[in-house]
Formats: sequence, structure tokens, C-alpha cells
Amino acid sequence: MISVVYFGTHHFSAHILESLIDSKLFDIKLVVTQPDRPAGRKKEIQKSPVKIIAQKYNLKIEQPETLKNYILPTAADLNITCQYGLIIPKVILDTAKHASINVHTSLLPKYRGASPIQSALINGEKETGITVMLMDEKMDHGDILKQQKITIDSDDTFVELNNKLLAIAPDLLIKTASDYVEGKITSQTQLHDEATFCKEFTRDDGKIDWDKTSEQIYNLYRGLTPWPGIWTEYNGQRLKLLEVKPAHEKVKQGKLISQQDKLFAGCAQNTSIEIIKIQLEGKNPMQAKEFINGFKNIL
RNA sequence: CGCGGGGUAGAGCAACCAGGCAGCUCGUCGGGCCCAUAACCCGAAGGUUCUCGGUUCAAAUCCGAGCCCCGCAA
Repeated sequence: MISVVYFGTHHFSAHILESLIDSKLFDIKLVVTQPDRPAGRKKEIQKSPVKIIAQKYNLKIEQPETLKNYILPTAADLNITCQYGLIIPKVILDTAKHASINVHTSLLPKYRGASPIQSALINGEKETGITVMLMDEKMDHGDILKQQKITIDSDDTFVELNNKLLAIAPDLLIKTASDYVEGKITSQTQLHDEATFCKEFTRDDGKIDWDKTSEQIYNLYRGLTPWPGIWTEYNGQRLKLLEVKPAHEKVKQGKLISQQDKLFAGCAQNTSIEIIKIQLEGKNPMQAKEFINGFKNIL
């Protein structure tokens, strides 16, 4: 068995961790994840998805607030990280007997950073993939061990694409990690000149710019749904567009109109999007038809 | 005590501010029209107006308390 210290926080990472456990090839000596934080309207303390998995398998857990001056209590053959959310100092990377390995959800050097899946969708990419790499002290900068490409369908949203990547990532990681420990893989330096970066998104990033075309807005929807979602202002209130698709109706830019039971919004260059599911500030989500029934007089 | 919107027929909303027969668009059911229809016409059923208390001749509406849903923020 290969001993491992695992660093991770979010959902994708939790699945990766569980796959490592299931493979029975790895001995997870320690899981490092971000501290429990308040979330939701009532500010209830929530565990990270990775912590939940770690507890399910009774693994040892560490939740340092920061890794500055943090001393890893356990050394292992490999440090494996995925969506941990904090930069890991070189001192900690160097504790691994063989290497510190990272799983990243893009084809590096493209989309280094916090939101590779969302950003690829927003930019209308046709393909993306998984990169398994060696870590260095710069974010997503280390040498590449293995990559696997997948195609992005034009209707994939974050959920579908995330699932596609999740379907291939565990096997790629497990095989690459094992092969690396056995010395069967050589690493390859990234083409740093071609690197692009992506930031973490906030709700403001979901505000729709109606000067964009329906394709651009649809891509924004694909990348930011379900979180943080896309929205616009309507009568001074926030209107979330929970489900949309490109359409060909001619609608004045930035305007909402109803046609039979359907709802359309006008985008740039005479394009439009159909709104299928919608939520007004303070209200529950509703289908376009329900919205039309209730708000017909002001459409 | 973080800020704000909301709870009215199966759905989405109006009426509330300024108390006086609870209404609109759908859906459902029945009938009509039609070659036909999810279209159109006629009709019907369906309500403890979230709960409890208060004010009043009279409360969906005003006052007090509570429960629940949601948008921000974190």
C-alpha cells in the first residue's frame, strides 16, 4: 500500500478521496481539509464534503486555519491534493517521500486557478480534461504527469461537465500515482507561456450583460449554474434565471416578453434566450408559464 | 438581535397603504364550436386569506406574538 496524506475540501475532491479509499491501493494516513465554516442564512457551521467522507471512513483529520508555520504531523509516500483551496508551502510538499501530486480539472497550462470547469464553459471551450501533476510552490504550475481529454457538449452545464470529469479523474489519478511511485512515469514541464488563469466566482459575476449575444449568455449560464447562478435586474429586484436556452425570437435587447406560454429575453445582435425557470427576489422558483400567469400585466 | 421580500382556491399573482360581497391569468370538471386541436365560445366546482390573540358594528386589510418560505450578506 502507498501511504498518503490527502488535502482537499470541496465535493469533487470528496469523490476523489472516496475513490482512493475504494481502490484499496492507498493507505490514507491523514486528511487535511479546511476548517468548518458558517454557511447559509442561519450561519450554521458546516463541514467540508471532504471532512464528511473522512469521518465516514474514520480517517484522521486536520483542519488548520492556515498552513503558514503549520507542521504536518504525519509524513507519507505521497501527498495528494485536489481542490484544497489553499496554497501549500514547499516545506509541506517536501515531506512526501516520493512526491506531492495534484489533480486539476483542466488541461494545464490552461485554466490554472480556482474555477477551471466554470471558466471553460463560460469561454465556450469544446474540450477540457483532467491533469495529474507534480506540485511546486506556485499554483498549478508544476510538471505534468498525465492528462486526459474529454469533449464538452454544447449543452453541458457545470453539473454535467463536473460529472464527466469525475467519471475519469479517479482512475487517471490512481493509475498515475501508482505508476509514478514505481518509477514508470516521467514528468513534463508545462508550457508556461501558454498559461491562462481563472478566479473564484462571486454572485456579481452572474449579472447578465445584455450587450452579450445569446450564446455568450448561455455559456455564462452553463458555467455558473447552479452556483452562483445568473441574474438580472427587473423592476429594481433581482431576477434569477435558473434555466435558459438559446432561442431565435426577435426581442428588444434587455427586454422580457411572453409568447404563448414561453418567456424570452433579448440579447445582442438580434439573438435571444428562452427562460424556462425563473426566480424573483423573495419568491420561490417558478416555471416560465407560472411567471407569465402572475405577472402578465407588467411584462 | 445583520438587511430586505413574502404566506390569499391545485399553480402564479391582485385586493392590504386608506377596514365594507375576496378578484385576475392558468389548471381541473361539464357543455358548445370544429375535419380536428393544446385554439375559440359558454358554464361549474374549488377559500378557516399561515397560526393564535387584540381593536371594531364589521378584519385578507389595523395592532401584538409566533411559525414557515425566499433574496441579500457572511
